[in-house]
Amino acid sequence: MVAEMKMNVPGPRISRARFSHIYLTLRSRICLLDYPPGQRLREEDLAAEFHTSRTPVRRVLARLEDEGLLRSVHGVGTIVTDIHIDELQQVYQLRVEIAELIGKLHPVHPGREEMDVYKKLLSRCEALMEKPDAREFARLNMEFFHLLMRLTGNEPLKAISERLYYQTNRIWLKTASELAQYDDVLLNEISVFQREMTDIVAAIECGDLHVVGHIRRAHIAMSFARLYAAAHPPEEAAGKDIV
Amino acid sequence: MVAEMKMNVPGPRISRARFSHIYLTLRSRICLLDYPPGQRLREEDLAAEFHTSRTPVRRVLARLEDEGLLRSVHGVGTIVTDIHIDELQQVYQLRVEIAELIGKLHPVHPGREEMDVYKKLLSRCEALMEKPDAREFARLNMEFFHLLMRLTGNEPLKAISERLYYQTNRIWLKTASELAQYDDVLLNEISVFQREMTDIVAAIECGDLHVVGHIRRAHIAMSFARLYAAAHPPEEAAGKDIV
DNA sequence: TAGGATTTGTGCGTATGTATT
DNA sequence: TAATACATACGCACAAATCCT
Repeated sequence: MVAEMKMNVPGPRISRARFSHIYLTLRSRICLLDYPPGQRLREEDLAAEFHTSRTPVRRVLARLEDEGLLRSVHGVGTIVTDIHIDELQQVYQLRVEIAELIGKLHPVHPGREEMDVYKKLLSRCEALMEKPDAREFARLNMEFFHLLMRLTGNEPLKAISERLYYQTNRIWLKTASELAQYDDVLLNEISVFQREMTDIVAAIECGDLHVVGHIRRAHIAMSFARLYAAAHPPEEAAGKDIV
Repeated sequence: MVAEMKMNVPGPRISRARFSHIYLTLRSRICLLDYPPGQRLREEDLAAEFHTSRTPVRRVLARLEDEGLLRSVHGVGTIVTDIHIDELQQVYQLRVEIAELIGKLHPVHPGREEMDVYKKLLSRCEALMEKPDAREFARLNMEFFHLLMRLTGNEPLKAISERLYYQTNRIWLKTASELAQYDDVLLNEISVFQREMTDIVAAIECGDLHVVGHIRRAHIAMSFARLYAAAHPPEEAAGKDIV
Protein backbone atom coordinates (compact mmCIF):
# COMPACT_ATOMS: atom_id res chain seq x y z
CA MET A 1 0.00 0.00 0.00
CA VAL A 2 2.89 2.26 0.64
CA ALA A 3 3.55 0.84 -2.61
CA GLU A 4 5.90 0.93 -5.47
CA MET A 5 3.91 -0.08 -8.51
CA LYS A 6 5.50 -2.84 -10.54
CA MET A 7 8.49 -2.82 -8.20
CA ASN A 8 10.93 -2.15 -11.00
CA VAL A 9 14.04 -2.50 -8.91
CA PRO A 10 14.59 -6.16 -9.57
CA GLY A 11 16.73 -7.08 -12.45
CA PRO A 12 18.59 -5.25 -15.11
CA ARG A 13 18.36 -2.11 -13.04
CA ILE A 14 20.55 -3.51 -10.32
CA SER A 15 22.95 -4.79 -12.94
CA ARG A 16 23.33 -1.48 -14.74
CA ALA A 17 23.46 0.44 -11.50
CA ARG A 18 26.30 -1.76 -10.30
CA PHE A 19 28.14 -1.36 -13.56
CA SER A 20 27.74 2.38 -13.38
CA HIS A 21 28.90 2.50 -9.77
CA ILE A 22 32.04 0.48 -10.38
CA TYR A 23 32.76 2.35 -13.60
CA LEU A 24 32.44 5.82 -12.08
CA THR A 25 34.42 4.81 -9.01
CA LEU A 26 37.34 3.41 -10.97
CA ARG A 27 37.36 6.27 -13.45
CA SER A 28 37.45 8.74 -10.60
CA ARG A 29 40.33 6.92 -8.95
CA ILE A 30 42.30 6.86 -12.18
CA CYS A 31 41.73 10.55 -12.84
CA LEU A 32 42.60 11.61 -9.32
CA LEU A 33 45.74 9.46 -9.50
CA ASP A 34 44.61 7.23 -6.65
CA TYR A 35 45.60 4.71 -9.26
CA PRO A 36 48.66 6.36 -10.78
CA PRO A 37 49.88 5.47 -14.29
CA GLY A 38 51.49 2.05 -14.25
CA GLN A 39 49.38 0.85 -11.33
CA ARG A 40 48.31 -2.77 -11.64
CA LEU A 41 44.68 -3.53 -10.86
CA ARG A 42 43.83 -7.08 -9.92
CA GLU A 43 40.40 -8.20 -11.04
CA GLU A 44 40.00 -10.37 -7.97
CA ASP A 45 40.74 -7.53 -5.56
CA LEU A 46 38.23 -5.28 -7.26
CA ALA A 47 35.66 -8.08 -7.28
CA ALA A 48 36.14 -8.48 -3.54
CA GLU A 49 35.89 -4.75 -2.89
CA PHE A 50 32.64 -4.40 -4.79
CA HIS A 51 31.23 -7.63 -3.39
CA THR A 52 30.82 -9.34 -6.70
CA SER A 53 32.63 -11.75 -8.97
CA ARG A 54 35.23 -11.00 -11.61
CA THR A 55 32.66 -11.01 -14.40
CA PRO A 56 31.00 -7.63 -13.78
CA VAL A 57 34.38 -6.12 -12.96
CA ARG A 58 35.76 -7.31 -16.26
CA ARG A 59 32.92 -5.56 -18.09
CA VAL A 60 33.97 -2.29 -16.51
CA LEU A 61 37.66 -2.85 -17.16
CA ALA A 62 36.92 -3.62 -20.82
CA ARG A 63 35.11 -0.33 -21.20
CA LEU A 64 37.83 1.65 -19.46
CA GLU A 65 40.29 -0.03 -21.82
CA ASP A 66 38.18 1.06 -24.80
CA GLU A 67 38.40 4.59 -23.49
CA GLY A 68 42.16 4.41 -23.22
CA LEU A 69 42.46 4.60 -19.44
CA LEU A 70 43.50 0.98 -18.91
CA ARG A 71 45.31 -1.73 -20.76
CA SER A 72 44.75 -5.42 -20.04
CA VAL A 73 47.54 -7.81 -20.96
CA HIS A 74 47.09 -11.56 -20.78
CA GLY A 75 49.26 -13.04 -18.09
CA VAL A 76 50.43 -9.69 -16.80
CA GLY A 77 47.56 -7.70 -15.44
CA THR A 78 45.40 -4.69 -16.03
CA ILE A 79 47.55 -1.58 -15.97
CA VAL A 80 46.62 2.08 -15.76
CA THR A 81 47.91 3.66 -18.96
CA ASP A 82 50.73 6.12 -18.77
CA ILE A 83 50.31 9.42 -20.53
CA HIS A 84 52.67 11.95 -22.04
CA ILE A 85 51.68 15.42 -23.07
CA ASP A 86 53.11 14.86 -26.55
CA GLU A 87 50.79 11.94 -27.21
CA LEU A 88 47.82 13.95 -25.99
CA GLN A 89 48.37 16.78 -28.41
CA GLN A 90 45.92 15.31 -30.91
CA VAL A 91 43.26 14.88 -28.27
CA TYR A 92 43.73 18.46 -27.14
CA GLN A 93 43.53 19.77 -30.70
CA LEU A 94 40.26 17.92 -31.11
CA ARG A 95 38.92 19.15 -27.76
CA VAL A 96 39.72 22.72 -28.77
CA GLU A 97 37.62 22.41 -31.90
CA ILE A 98 34.77 20.59 -30.22
CA ALA A 99 34.59 23.00 -27.31
CA GLU A 100 32.96 25.59 -29.54
CA LEU A 101 30.08 23.25 -30.32
CA ILE A 102 28.81 23.57 -26.76
CA GLY A 103 26.39 26.44 -26.96
CA LYS A 104 26.17 26.08 -30.72
CA LEU A 105 24.41 22.73 -30.95
CA HIS A 106 21.04 22.69 -29.17
CA PRO A 107 22.00 25.27 -26.52
CA VAL A 108 20.17 24.97 -23.21
CA HIS A 109 20.01 28.04 -21.01
CA PRO A 110 20.39 27.13 -17.35
CA GLY A 111 17.72 27.93 -14.81
CA ARG A 112 18.14 29.78 -11.56
CA GLU A 113 19.01 26.74 -9.47
CA GLU A 114 21.63 25.68 -12.00
CA MET A 115 23.20 29.13 -11.80
CA ASP A 116 23.42 28.65 -8.05
CA VAL A 117 25.59 25.60 -8.64
CA TYR A 118 27.96 27.77 -10.67
CA LYS A 119 28.08 30.24 -7.80
CA LYS A 120 28.84 27.43 -5.37
CA LEU A 121 31.72 26.19 -7.50
CA LEU A 122 33.03 29.76 -7.65
CA SER A 123 32.96 29.96 -3.86
CA ARG A 124 34.85 26.71 -3.55
CA CYS A 125 37.37 28.09 -6.01
CA GLU A 126 37.86 31.21 -3.91
CA ALA A 127 38.35 29.08 -0.82
CA LEU A 128 40.88 27.09 -2.78
CA MET A 129 42.92 30.24 -3.38
CA GLU A 130 43.32 30.57 0.37
CA LYS A 131 44.18 26.94 0.91
CA PRO A 132 45.54 25.42 -2.32
CA ASP A 133 45.02 21.71 -2.79
CA ALA A 134 45.73 19.94 -6.08
CA ARG A 135 43.25 17.15 -5.50
CA GLU A 136 40.40 19.46 -4.65
CA PHE A 137 41.32 21.55 -7.69
CA ALA A 138 41.09 18.50 -9.93
CA ARG A 139 37.75 17.57 -8.44
CA LEU A 140 36.43 21.09 -8.90
CA ASN A 141 37.59 21.04 -12.50
CA MET A 142 35.67 17.82 -13.12
CA GLU A 143 32.49 19.12 -11.54
CA PHE A 144 32.70 22.29 -13.58
CA PHE A 145 33.12 20.25 -16.72
CA HIS A 146 30.00 18.23 -16.03
CA LEU A 147 28.09 21.40 -15.30
CA LEU A 148 29.16 22.88 -18.64
CA MET A 149 27.88 19.79 -20.42
CA ARG A 150 24.38 20.74 -19.32
CA LEU A 151 24.59 23.74 -21.62
CA THR A 152 23.93 21.54 -24.64
CA GLY A 153 21.06 19.21 -25.31
CA ASN A 154 23.04 17.31 -27.92
CA GLU A 155 23.61 13.94 -26.28
CA PRO A 156 26.24 12.57 -28.68
CA LEU A 157 28.22 15.77 -28.21
CA LYS A 158 28.08 15.27 -24.46
CA ALA A 159 29.25 11.69 -24.71
CA ILE A 160 32.16 12.51 -26.98
CA SER A 161 33.23 15.55 -24.99
CA GLU A 162 33.23 13.50 -21.82
CA ARG A 163 35.28 10.76 -23.41
CA LEU A 164 37.90 13.20 -24.62
CA TYR A 165 37.94 15.10 -21.35
CA TYR A 166 38.70 11.99 -19.33
CA GLN A 167 41.43 11.02 -21.74
CA THR A 168 43.30 14.18 -20.92
CA ASN A 169 42.40 15.44 -17.48
CA ARG A 170 44.88 13.29 -15.54
CA ILE A 171 47.82 14.90 -17.26
CA TRP A 172 47.53 18.05 -15.21
CA LEU A 173 47.73 16.36 -11.82
CA LYS A 174 50.54 14.17 -13.06
CA THR A 175 52.60 16.98 -14.55
CA ALA A 176 52.03 19.29 -11.61
CA SER A 177 53.04 16.70 -9.05
CA GLU A 178 56.36 16.22 -10.83
CA LEU A 179 57.16 19.91 -10.94
CA ALA A 180 59.62 21.69 -8.73
CA GLN A 181 57.67 24.88 -8.13
CA TYR A 182 54.61 22.89 -7.24
CA ASP A 183 52.90 25.53 -5.13
CA ASP A 184 53.45 28.36 -7.59
CA VAL A 185 52.07 26.35 -10.46
CA LEU A 186 49.08 25.19 -8.47
CA LEU A 187 48.20 28.68 -7.29
CA ASN A 188 48.53 30.08 -10.79
CA GLU A 189 46.38 27.33 -12.21
CA ILE A 190 43.67 27.92 -9.64
CA SER A 191 43.80 31.61 -10.44
CA VAL A 192 43.40 30.97 -14.16
CA PHE A 193 40.57 28.56 -13.49
CA GLN A 194 38.83 31.12 -11.35
CA ARG A 195 38.98 33.62 -14.18
CA GLU A 196 37.64 31.06 -16.63
CA MET A 197 34.69 30.28 -14.39
CA THR A 198 33.99 33.94 -13.79
CA ASP A 199 34.07 34.74 -17.50
CA ILE A 200 31.87 31.81 -18.38
CA VAL A 201 29.30 32.65 -15.72
CA ALA A 202 29.23 36.21 -17.04
CA ALA A 203 28.73 34.96 -20.59
CA ILE A 204 25.89 32.70 -19.51
CA GLU A 205 24.21 35.56 -17.68
CA CYS A 206 24.50 37.60 -20.86
CA GLY A 207 22.54 34.81 -22.48
CA ASP A 208 25.18 34.17 -25.13
CA LEU A 209 26.17 30.53 -24.98
CA HIS A 210 28.26 30.84 -28.13
CA VAL A 211 30.64 33.03 -26.18
CA VAL A 212 30.91 30.30 -23.58
CA GLY A 213 32.23 28.00 -26.28
CA HIS A 214 34.81 30.56 -27.36
CA ILE A 215 36.02 31.13 -23.81
CA ARG A 216 36.21 27.43 -23.17
CA ARG A 217 38.10 26.90 -26.41
CA ALA A 218 40.65 29.52 -25.50
CA HIS A 219 41.23 28.05 -22.05
CA ILE A 220 41.63 24.49 -23.28
CA ALA A 221 44.22 25.67 -25.79
CA MET A 222 46.09 27.70 -23.19
CA SER A 223 45.96 24.89 -20.68
CA PHE A 224 47.61 22.60 -23.16
CA ALA A 225 50.21 25.23 -23.98
CA ARG A 226 51.15 25.61 -20.32
CA LEU A 227 51.40 21.85 -19.85
CA TYR A 228 53.46 21.50 -22.98
CA ALA A 229 55.81 24.26 -21.90
CA ALA A 230 56.19 22.67 -18.48
CA ALA A 231 57.18 19.38 -20.06
CA HIS A 232 59.54 21.01 -22.57
CA PRO A 233 61.62 23.50 -20.59
CA PRO A 234 62.32 26.41 -22.94
CA GLU A 235 65.60 27.27 -21.21
CA GLU A 236 68.84 25.33 -21.43
CA ALA A 237 67.33 23.44 -24.33
CA ALA A 238 70.22 24.16 -26.67
CA GLY A 239 72.22 21.05 -25.88
CA LYS A 240 69.32 18.69 -25.47
CA ASP A 241 67.87 18.25 -28.92
CA ILE A 242 70.37 15.72 -30.11
CA VAL A 243 67.59 13.51 -31.31
CA MET B 1 66.27 -9.81 -42.07
CA VAL B 2 62.94 -10.87 -43.47
CA ALA B 3 62.35 -10.97 -39.88
CA GLU B 4 59.94 -10.03 -37.22
CA MET B 5 62.02 -9.43 -34.15
CA LYS B 6 60.61 -10.92 -30.95
CA MET B 7 57.96 -12.79 -32.92
CA ASN B 8 55.10 -11.16 -31.10
CA VAL B 9 52.37 -13.29 -32.57
CA PRO B 10 51.80 -15.64 -29.67
CA GLY B 11 49.16 -14.79 -27.18
CA PRO B 12 46.98 -11.80 -26.76
CA ARG B 13 47.20 -11.18 -30.47
CA ILE B 14 44.97 -14.11 -31.25
CA SER B 15 42.50 -12.90 -28.66
CA ARG B 16 42.36 -9.35 -30.00
CA ALA B 17 42.28 -10.56 -33.59
CA ARG B 18 39.28 -12.72 -32.81
CA PHE B 19 37.56 -9.87 -31.05
CA SER B 20 38.20 -7.61 -34.00
CA HIS B 21 36.97 -10.20 -36.49
CA ILE B 22 33.70 -10.83 -34.66
CA TYR B 23 33.20 -7.13 -34.02
CA LEU B 24 33.72 -6.07 -37.63
CA THR B 25 31.59 -8.92 -38.93
CA LEU B 26 28.63 -8.14 -36.70
CA ARG B 27 28.89 -4.39 -37.26
CA SER B 28 28.89 -4.95 -40.99
CA ARG B 29 25.84 -7.18 -40.79
CA ILE B 30 23.96 -4.65 -38.71
CA CYS B 31 24.80 -1.79 -41.06
CA LEU B 32 23.90 -3.74 -44.19
CA LEU B 33 20.62 -4.78 -42.53
CA ASP B 34 21.52 -8.46 -42.64
CA TYR B 35 20.44 -8.02 -39.06
CA PRO B 36 17.53 -5.59 -39.44
CA PRO B 37 16.35 -3.43 -36.53
CA GLY B 38 14.51 -5.54 -33.99
CA GLN B 39 16.44 -8.69 -34.91
CA ARG B 40 17.29 -10.85 -31.91
CA LEU B 41 20.83 -12.18 -31.73
CA ARG B 42 21.40 -15.26 -29.62
CA GLU B 43 24.76 -15.39 -27.94
CA GLU B 44 24.89 -19.14 -28.28
CA ASP B 45 24.31 -19.07 -32.04
CA LEU B 46 27.03 -16.50 -32.54
CA ALA B 47 29.39 -18.46 -30.33
CA ALA B 48 28.79 -21.54 -32.46
CA GLU B 49 29.29 -19.64 -35.70
CA PHE B 50 32.62 -18.17 -34.64
CA HIS B 51 33.77 -21.41 -33.06
CA THR B 52 34.16 -20.03 -29.59
CA SER B 53 32.25 -19.81 -26.35
CA ARG B 54 29.74 -17.18 -25.33
CA THR B 55 32.33 -15.22 -23.36
CA PRO B 56 34.23 -13.56 -26.22
CA VAL B 57 30.96 -12.99 -28.05
CA ARG B 58 29.60 -11.17 -25.03
CA ARG B 59 32.59 -8.82 -25.08
CA VAL B 60 31.74 -7.83 -28.63
CA LEU B 61 28.04 -7.45 -27.91
CA ALA B 62 28.84 -5.22 -24.94
CA ARG B 63 30.88 -2.91 -27.13
CA LEU B 64 28.25 -2.78 -29.87
CA GLU B 65 25.78 -1.89 -27.14
CA ASP B 66 28.06 0.93 -25.98
CA GLU B 67 28.04 2.22 -29.52
CA GLY B 68 24.28 2.16 -29.70
CA LEU B 69 23.87 -0.57 -32.31
CA LEU B 70 22.56 -3.21 -29.92
CA ARG B 71 20.62 -3.40 -26.72
CA SER B 72 20.87 -6.33 -24.33
CA VAL B 73 17.95 -6.90 -22.02
CA HIS B 74 18.13 -9.46 -19.24
CA GLY B 75 15.72 -12.27 -19.89
CA VAL B 76 14.76 -11.05 -23.33
CA GLY B 77 17.73 -11.08 -25.62
CA THR B 78 20.17 -8.91 -27.49
CA ILE B 79 18.25 -6.82 -29.98
CA VAL B 80 19.42 -4.70 -32.89
CA THR B 81 18.35 -1.16 -32.07
CA ASP B 82 15.70 0.47 -34.16
CA ILE B 83 16.42 3.92 -35.51
CA HIS B 84 14.30 6.85 -36.54
CA ILE B 85 15.58 9.80 -38.49
CA ASP B 86 14.23 12.19 -35.85
CA GLU B 87 16.35 10.64 -33.13
CA LEU B 88 19.41 10.82 -35.35
CA GLN B 89 19.15 14.54 -35.95
CA GLN B 90 21.56 15.32 -33.13
CA VAL B 91 24.10 12.85 -34.43
CA TYR B 92 23.84 14.33 -37.90
CA GLN B 93 24.25 17.86 -36.58
CA LEU B 94 27.40 16.76 -34.82
CA ARG B 95 28.70 14.92 -37.87
CA VAL B 96 28.19 18.03 -39.96
CA GLU B 97 30.37 20.07 -37.63
CA ILE B 98 33.03 17.41 -37.23
CA ALA B 99 33.29 16.75 -40.96
CA GLU B 100 35.15 20.00 -41.41
CA LEU B 101 37.90 18.89 -39.05
CA ILE B 102 39.06 16.29 -41.56
CA GLY B 103 41.69 18.13 -43.53
CA LYS B 104 42.01 20.73 -40.82
CA LEU B 105 43.53 18.62 -38.05
CA HIS B 106 46.81 17.02 -39.08
CA PRO B 107 45.98 16.74 -42.80
CA VAL B 108 47.68 13.88 -44.64
CA HIS B 109 48.01 14.17 -48.41
CA PRO B 110 47.43 10.82 -50.09
CA GLY B 111 50.09 9.20 -52.25
CA ARG B 112 49.71 7.97 -55.79
CA GLU B 113 48.54 4.48 -54.85
CA GLU B 114 45.94 5.91 -52.49
CA MET B 115 44.62 8.09 -55.29
CA ASP B 116 44.23 4.94 -57.36
CA VAL B 117 41.87 3.59 -54.73
CA TYR B 118 39.72 6.70 -55.13
CA LYS B 119 39.67 6.11 -58.88
CA LYS B 120 38.65 2.51 -58.36
CA LEU B 121 35.77 3.53 -56.12
CA LEU B 122 34.70 6.02 -58.78
CA SER B 123 34.67 3.28 -61.39
CA ARG B 124 32.55 1.09 -59.17
CA CYS B 125 30.20 4.02 -58.71
CA GLU B 126 29.86 4.46 -62.48
CA ALA B 127 29.14 0.77 -62.86
CA LEU B 128 26.54 1.16 -60.16
CA MET B 129 24.75 3.80 -62.24
CA GLU B 130 24.24 1.17 -64.93
CA LYS B 131 23.12 -1.51 -62.53
CA PRO B 132 21.76 0.05 -59.35
CA ASP B 133 22.03 -2.01 -56.19
CA ALA B 134 21.30 -0.60 -52.75
CA ARG B 135 23.53 -3.00 -50.92
CA GLU B 136 26.54 -2.36 -53.13
CA PHE B 137 25.86 1.35 -52.79
CA ALA B 138 25.94 1.08 -49.00
CA ARG B 139 29.16 -0.89 -49.16
CA LEU B 140 30.74 1.64 -51.49
CA ASN B 141 29.69 4.41 -49.16
CA MET B 142 31.41 2.69 -46.25
CA GLU B 143 34.63 2.10 -48.16
CA PHE B 144 34.69 5.70 -49.25
CA PHE B 145 34.22 6.82 -45.67
CA HIS B 146 37.18 4.78 -44.49
CA LEU B 147 39.29 6.13 -47.31
CA LEU B 148 38.43 9.70 -46.30
CA MET B 149 39.54 8.97 -42.75
CA ARG B 150 43.06 8.50 -44.08
CA LEU B 151 43.14 12.21 -44.88
CA THR B 152 43.73 13.04 -41.23
CA GLY B 153 46.45 11.84 -38.92
CA ASN B 154 44.42 12.73 -35.85
CA GLU B 155 43.57 9.36 -34.37
CA PRO B 156 40.93 10.48 -31.86
CA LEU B 157 39.15 12.31 -34.67
CA LYS B 158 39.14 9.13 -36.72
CA ALA B 159 37.75 7.10 -33.85
CA ILE B 160 34.97 9.57 -33.11
CA SER B 161 34.04 10.08 -36.74
CA GLU B 162 33.79 6.34 -37.23
CA ARG B 163 31.62 5.93 -34.16
CA LEU B 164 29.22 8.61 -35.34
CA TYR B 165 29.20 7.35 -38.92
CA TYR B 166 28.16 3.86 -37.87
CA GLN B 167 25.45 5.26 -35.66
CA THR B 168 23.77 6.80 -38.67
CA ASN B 169 24.65 4.94 -41.84
CA ARG B 170 21.95 2.25 -41.53
CA ILE B 171 19.19 4.80 -41.73
CA TRP B 172 19.63 5.26 -45.44
CA LEU B 173 19.22 1.59 -46.36
CA LYS B 174 16.30 1.31 -43.96
CA THR B 175 14.50 4.40 -45.23
CA ALA B 176 15.14 3.63 -48.88
CA SER B 177 13.87 0.08 -48.60
CA GLU B 178 10.58 1.34 -47.19
CA LEU B 179 10.06 3.86 -49.95
CA ALA B 180 7.65 3.51 -52.82
CA GLN B 181 9.79 4.98 -55.58
CA TYR B 182 12.69 2.81 -54.52
CA ASP B 183 14.52 2.79 -57.85
CA ASP B 184 14.25 6.52 -58.43
CA VAL B 185 15.57 7.31 -54.99
CA LEU B 186 18.41 4.85 -55.30
CA LEU B 187 19.50 6.13 -58.70
CA ASN B 188 19.36 9.71 -57.50
CA GLU B 189 21.36 8.88 -54.40
CA ILE B 190 24.03 7.12 -56.44
CA SER B 191 24.19 10.10 -58.73
CA VAL B 192 24.65 12.50 -55.83
CA PHE B 193 27.28 10.24 -54.33
CA GLN B 194 29.15 10.14 -57.62
CA ARG B 195 29.26 13.91 -57.70
CA GLU B 196 30.49 14.03 -54.10
CA MET B 197 33.30 11.61 -54.86
CA THR B 198 34.24 13.47 -58.02
CA ASP B 199 34.32 16.81 -56.23
CA ILE B 200 36.34 15.45 -53.35
CA VAL B 201 38.88 13.79 -55.63
CA ALA B 202 39.25 17.08 -57.49
CA ALA B 203 39.77 18.93 -54.22
CA ILE B 204 42.40 16.46 -53.11
CA GLU B 205 44.23 16.80 -56.41
CA CYS B 206 44.19 20.56 -55.91
CA GLY B 207 45.99 19.86 -52.67
CA ASP B 208 43.40 21.64 -50.57
CA LEU B 209 42.15 19.26 -47.92
CA HIS B 210 40.18 21.99 -46.17
CA VAL B 211 37.92 22.09 -49.19
CA VAL B 212 37.37 18.36 -48.81
CA GLY B 213 35.98 19.02 -45.35
CA HIS B 214 33.60 21.65 -46.68
CA ILE B 215 32.33 19.42 -49.45
CA ARG B 216 31.86 16.58 -47.05
CA ARG B 217 30.04 18.83 -44.62
CA ALA B 218 27.64 19.99 -47.29
CA HIS B 219 26.86 16.47 -48.43
CA ILE B 220 26.24 15.14 -44.94
CA ALA B 221 23.83 18.00 -44.29
CA MET B 222 22.04 17.45 -47.60
CA SER B 223 21.89 13.71 -47.07
CA PHE B 224 20.16 14.24 -43.76
CA ALA B 225 17.77 16.75 -45.32
CA ARG B 226 16.76 14.25 -48.02
CA LEU B 227 16.22 11.49 -45.46
CA TYR B 228 14.24 13.80 -43.23
CA ALA B 229 12.06 14.91 -46.12
CA ALA B 230 11.48 11.31 -47.15
CA ALA B 231 10.29 10.45 -43.65
CA HIS B 232 8.13 13.56 -43.34
CA PRO B 233 6.20 13.78 -46.63
CA PRO B 234 5.68 17.47 -47.35
CA GLU B 235 2.54 16.86 -49.41
CA GLU B 236 -0.84 15.77 -48.12
CA ALA B 237 0.42 16.53 -44.63
CA ALA B 238 -2.53 18.71 -43.76
CA GLY B 239 -4.71 15.98 -42.37
CA LYS B 240 -2.06 13.90 -40.74
CA ASP B 241 -0.73 15.94 -37.87
CA ILE B 242 -3.51 15.13 -35.51
CA VAL B 243 -0.98 14.25 -32.86
C1' DT C 1 67.38 -22.22 -19.59
C1' DA C 2 63.66 -24.13 -17.17
C1' DG C 3 60.04 -24.13 -13.86
C1' DG C 4 56.80 -22.13 -10.76
C1' DA C 5 53.88 -18.27 -9.30
C1' DT C 6 50.59 -15.07 -10.78
C1' DT C 7 47.15 -12.97 -13.67
C1' DT C 8 44.09 -12.46 -17.50
C1' DG C 9 41.18 -15.11 -21.08
C1' DT C 10 37.86 -18.87 -21.88
C1' DG C 11 34.20 -22.21 -21.16
C1' DC C 12 30.22 -23.67 -19.00
C1' DG C 13 26.78 -24.47 -15.40
C1' DT C 14 23.54 -21.89 -12.54
C1' DA C 15 20.69 -17.88 -11.11
C1' DT C 16 17.63 -14.34 -12.39
C1' DG C 17 14.51 -11.95 -15.13
C1' DT C 18 10.94 -11.65 -18.98
C1' DA C 19 7.26 -13.05 -21.90
C1' DT C 20 3.78 -16.11 -23.16
C1' DT C 21 0.32 -19.56 -22.56
C1' DT D 1 -2.98 -15.79 -12.23
C1' DA D 2 0.43 -19.32 -12.27
C1' DA D 3 3.65 -22.06 -14.61
C1' DT D 4 6.72 -22.95 -18.31
C1' DA D 5 10.16 -21.65 -21.76
C1' DC D 6 14.05 -19.23 -22.87
C1' DA D 7 17.78 -15.70 -22.90
C1' DT D 8 20.99 -12.87 -20.54
C1' DA D 9 23.85 -12.01 -16.09
C1' DC D 10 26.77 -14.11 -12.91
C1' DG D 11 30.16 -17.01 -10.62
C1' DC D 12 33.63 -20.33 -10.67
C1' DA D 13 37.08 -23.52 -12.42
C1' DC D 14 40.47 -24.25 -15.82
C1' DA D 15 43.58 -22.90 -19.76
C1' DA D 16 47.00 -19.82 -21.56
C1' DA D 17 50.48 -16.41 -21.16
C1' DT D 18 54.00 -13.67 -18.90
C1' DC D 19 57.54 -12.75 -15.46
C1' DC D 20 60.85 -13.83 -12.13
C1' DT D 21 63.85 -16.88 -9.81
